[in-house]
Amino acid sequence: MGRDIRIVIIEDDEIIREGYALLIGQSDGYTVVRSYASFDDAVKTIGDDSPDVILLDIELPGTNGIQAIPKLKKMLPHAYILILTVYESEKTIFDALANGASGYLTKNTAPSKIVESIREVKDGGGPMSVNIARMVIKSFQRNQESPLSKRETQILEQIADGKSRSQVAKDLFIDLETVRSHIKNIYLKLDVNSRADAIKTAKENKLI
Amino acid sequence: MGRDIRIVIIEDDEIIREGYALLIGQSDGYTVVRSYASFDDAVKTIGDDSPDVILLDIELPGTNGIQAIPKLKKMLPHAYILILTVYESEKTIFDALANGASGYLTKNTAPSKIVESIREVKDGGGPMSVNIARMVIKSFQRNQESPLSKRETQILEQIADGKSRSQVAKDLFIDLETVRSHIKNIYLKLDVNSRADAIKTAKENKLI
DNA sequence: GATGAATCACCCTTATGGGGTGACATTTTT
DNA sequence: AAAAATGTCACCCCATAAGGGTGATTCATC
Repeated sequence: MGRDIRIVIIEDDEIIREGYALLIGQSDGYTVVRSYASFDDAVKTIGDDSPDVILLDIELPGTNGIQAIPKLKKMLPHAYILILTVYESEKTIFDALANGASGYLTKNTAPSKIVESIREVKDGGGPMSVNIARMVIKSFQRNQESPLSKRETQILEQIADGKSRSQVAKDLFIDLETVRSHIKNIYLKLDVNSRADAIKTAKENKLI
Repeated sequence: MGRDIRIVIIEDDEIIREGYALLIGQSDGYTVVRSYASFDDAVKTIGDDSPDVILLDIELPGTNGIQAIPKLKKMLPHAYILILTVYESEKTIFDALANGASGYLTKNTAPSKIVESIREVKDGGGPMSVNIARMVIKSFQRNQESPLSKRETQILEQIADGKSRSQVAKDLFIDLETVRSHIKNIYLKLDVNSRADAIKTAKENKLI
């Protein structure tokens, strides 16, 4: 076996912080190097902790968890960041993942699952709480009852990729006028009259 | 306790199919209603099976798993579809999820985890194999070393939303000429000379 | 004190976008 | 069998948008 997984905890609630430290520290193969009450607090010395995994809360005094992620990634490019929070809003979750978090757990997660997730993220996995995983998967899903036909959807996708009518026409081997015709129908169906509005409406309704 | 979870299996390899049926059928609270060797085979009678969860393979004779998903969703809107396959290519995974799959397991998944995932998907979760979850999370992550400045990224995002220069200018409360200037810099940095190419390059490199 | 970022200005030409209206053949649905 | 939708193309119109070139200013940050 290799050496212990080195863990740093950033969490403002002392009770929770110490609880996690104890829980994880007791587990075989895990070492809690240090724990901090905020990112602003951690920033000075976390570079010396060389953690493998950082357990990060979102609601923190000063720099919040979301803002902290890219800064931590810059300081410790090889550390995995695992979010541990009560926040379950879509925006928070997607912002955290976009910023570089490698996993997202809610605080009702069972202790054994937390410990397991630390190993999992270290091994290249992407641990998520059940409800988070559901939201993540849902974000991929298209609307099954689109008002647009397949061809219209395909053309709107290309429009959303920034292509001009003539580019779309070339790529689909159809006439420029045909593309125009499709776009007009798309506008009619979506009740819009510009590319920007069509893309906006389509994305809001998961048509593309 | 409620009634058993009703499961249908669609899998072309007989050994595997029977293996799953046996494994799941033995578990308390689970009933394997029926199993099929292909979607084309299932399509005639699956409507009568009223499954809660459909275990679906990707590589199938005739209609493949990806194509089958929307058809199954149309026939059985309330059934959850759980993919169980050896395929791990990004495109396959994202296509499956976009088409309406609620979970994605690879075939090396431990039997106990499969049984657990069926319950999880039924309870509104989004079960994924460890490596799948990692790919899904990675798809959200932005490139941390973007050549673009924050403002440039912001403007390129709006361009990718189909907005014209003047719309962007209005929305950001800056002059049309300033937007132009930013776009020119974006084109320079990305080495492109059109909106479409800028968006393409930016998406490929996860800059937006 | 140099570099990058963000702001704005004015030159130029061609391509693009959107509105309107209609036709015709092929699917799909009813 | 009839009706509806889909996919294809045509020609009218005009205002605006896109992209290339070049340069300047202010403000941070390093």
